[in-house]
Amino acid sequence: MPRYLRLMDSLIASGHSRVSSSEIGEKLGFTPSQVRQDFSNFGEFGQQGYGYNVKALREQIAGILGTDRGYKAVLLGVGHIGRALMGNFCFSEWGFNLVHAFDVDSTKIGTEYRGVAISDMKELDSYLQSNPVDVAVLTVPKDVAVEVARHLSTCGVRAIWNFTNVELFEPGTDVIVENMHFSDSLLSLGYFISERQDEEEKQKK
Amino acid sequence: MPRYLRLMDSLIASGHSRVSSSEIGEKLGFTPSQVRQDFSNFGEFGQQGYGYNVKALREQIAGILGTDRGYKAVLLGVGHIGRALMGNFCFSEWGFNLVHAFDVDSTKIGTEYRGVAISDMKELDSYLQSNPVDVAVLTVPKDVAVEVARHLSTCGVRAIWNFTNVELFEPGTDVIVENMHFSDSLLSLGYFISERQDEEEKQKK
DNA sequence: TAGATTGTTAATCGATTAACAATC
DNA sequence: TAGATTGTTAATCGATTAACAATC
Repeated sequence: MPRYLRLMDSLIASGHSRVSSSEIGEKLGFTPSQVRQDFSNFGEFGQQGYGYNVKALREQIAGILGTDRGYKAVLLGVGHIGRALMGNFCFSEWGFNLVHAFDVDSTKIGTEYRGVAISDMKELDSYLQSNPVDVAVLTVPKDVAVEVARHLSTCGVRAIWNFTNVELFEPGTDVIVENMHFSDSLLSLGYFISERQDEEEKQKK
Repeated sequence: MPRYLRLMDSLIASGHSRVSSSEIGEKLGFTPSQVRQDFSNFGEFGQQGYGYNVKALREQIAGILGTDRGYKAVLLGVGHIGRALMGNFCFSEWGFNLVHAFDVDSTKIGTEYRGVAISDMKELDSYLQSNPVDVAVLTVPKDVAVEVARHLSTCGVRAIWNFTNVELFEPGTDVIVENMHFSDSLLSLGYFISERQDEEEKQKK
């Protein structure tokens, strides 16, 4: 679904107003059938003989994905990745609102970065009590990841967006964990490369 | 598979030497059947009545994922995310070797960061000709992403690790693209939260 | 030997694809 | 009306799960 949204945005940018399931499928590597079925799960967005209206479809998808929900988020750990997110990632575009950041480094505490205030990690609890948030963005160092995550799960946070490359908990906990494991992605990449290599060698024979 | 690898590492760290498919499944949210089938695709790593030897299994998985392949990589765009990767991400741990970085900013060109030299983006072509690499890590700003990626696909790069949150090409190109789309992940997170909310409201009734 | 747990085969389930009537 | 393309139903495929014989 997010990929559809991104495609619609790029189609809008390039001035297309109309698109068929076959065109979408071709761009994204799906079959036309799959595209139509994906959409028809949520309603009837197209028109026979015409296709889909790009702008209307974009709004439908955005609605399904809930890009207007305004969930609140705090960020824990203003290191490289933390700053990368604070600086270059547009939370609001995706329905989130980054309201505060926390760190343990005294040179960062009390400052703000790109309009987001940075407080002492020690104040996290009291902050969350008066300002409940939905999501914690976990960009702390690897070695404190589990500890901080455990703590978070007792603070009423609904979900953790995990950038630490650490496997967080056994399932069963009621906190949602969404992982951004760079290493997983890179390993897949390596796997694809070696697969491709194998194919090429076969073809030579 | 990467998740199995991470789990093995954490089991080794906590001193476990033996593990059963049920234990693995429980930790990772799979059924024991699935775990056994995943492994048996690649060989027989376990022993009836005993389970799996954690260290041996770790090495098998590492071998399957190819964490020792030593693929070469260059990084394009030494911004926040670029530096986050150069500084905190251990490429070598996952079988990759980050050999060089490129940027357009003259204050960065000629310097190095965490032992990786940064050159002018203009020199990319000539560099690649004398030093062929397997992977390009794409951490450039959104608006030049497509352009740079197009260019890369003509330079003999096998794969692109894409951090730009932009949909790169139509399938059919022979360059492998592995996406690290932060927004996709965050949208999924939002979707899970709202799903959870719906469930909770149903239970109230 | 008895208990445990694998590897594998068979059964189930869901997701993808193909086909086609509906209709713009 | 003819052509195009949807939404949906049926067929196919693959992946997950369950079951169980093999065996440590």
